[in-house]
Amino acid sequence: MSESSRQPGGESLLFLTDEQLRKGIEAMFFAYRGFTADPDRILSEKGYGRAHHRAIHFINRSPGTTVNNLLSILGVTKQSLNRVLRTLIEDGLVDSRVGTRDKRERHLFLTPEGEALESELSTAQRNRMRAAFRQVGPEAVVGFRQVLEAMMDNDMRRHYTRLREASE
Amino acid sequence: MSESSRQPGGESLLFLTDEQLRKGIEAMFFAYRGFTADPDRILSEKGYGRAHHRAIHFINRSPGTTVNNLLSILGVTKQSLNRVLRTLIEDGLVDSRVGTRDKRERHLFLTPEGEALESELSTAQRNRMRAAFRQVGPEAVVGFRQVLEAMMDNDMRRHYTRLREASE
DNA sequence: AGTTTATGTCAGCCTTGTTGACATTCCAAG
DNA sequence: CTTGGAATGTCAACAAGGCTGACATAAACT
Repeated sequence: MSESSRQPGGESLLFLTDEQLRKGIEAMFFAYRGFTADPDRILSEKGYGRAHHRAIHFINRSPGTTVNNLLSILGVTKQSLNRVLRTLIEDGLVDSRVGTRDKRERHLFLTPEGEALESELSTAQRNRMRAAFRQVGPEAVVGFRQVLEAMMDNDMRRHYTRLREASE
Repeated sequence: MSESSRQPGGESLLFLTDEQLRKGIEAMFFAYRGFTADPDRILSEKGYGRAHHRAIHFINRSPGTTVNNLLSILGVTKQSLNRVLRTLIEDGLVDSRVGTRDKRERHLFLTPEGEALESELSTAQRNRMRAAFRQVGPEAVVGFRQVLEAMMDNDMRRHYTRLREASE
């Protein structure tokens, strides 16, 4: 049937069997649940959702970013993002400033309150990530990052790499 | 501030800096988008969503499983799962049989049509996973699985391990 | 002046999560 | 044996957050 189910010589490519691939798929599913569990708990207490978290995260990561840039990172419609941004601005977590060079653009920043929430969410998520990283060691972490990067769509990898370089 | 931002000696634990952890977080975010992109496309053409995919995947993985067992794997409310199951049953993709031992239970199976959709979705997802795995090699894949497994909640890791063992 | 770009907003729809109420079935204590 | 509670699953209604489409405004570009 599928290419990898025809076992070759026997010694190599065993990690490409359908069964190994299925395990990879399930690992992604269950791990992503854990990955979002802590922030989700914090957010729901404050009446926010995962969408607010994503906005806050990437505004923190690229302060002064425009709405359009955020849209292409998040991959949602402007209507959907706008709903989230509006509540964050109304609640005083995000500051939206009209661009100086181009006055059509809005540049987004976290207020001190926004930074506080970002820090709370980010700390929870980093704690879990740190525990996992520490448990498995640096080489596993390299492999982890390599596989994830290879799994991204090209557009997303561009954003990922850009964010990565900006902070190195 | 956080533990890992105090750089230690210099040679070790560099993979535990806040910056490294943030990169791990963003890698998860962007990779998960890619991970679900192909099935999402297929599903939306047929009027289904990610919830249907999850149900189909785990029914295929454990034929005859009960609604309750599926609930604990998926981590949603039974009402939410029920809506998805109802449409799958109505559309003839899933077969629900009243339990013989305990008539309160419903045992779930994929029909041939359900298996066909499962195969289509699963093939698309495995293709991406296979391309990523092949690109980075077996050692990276081991690291990938180790990190993901360490990131799961205990309950979820139980399910993950159980599924893994059942198929080995 | 006319067009394109960036953004915001309104209206309405869909999926998928939630809670509450209820029916059925099983089992165990009286 | 019966009765009450626990387990299982269904139906109804609501909320969050995706989506599309239409439209408004202001600024920039040609």
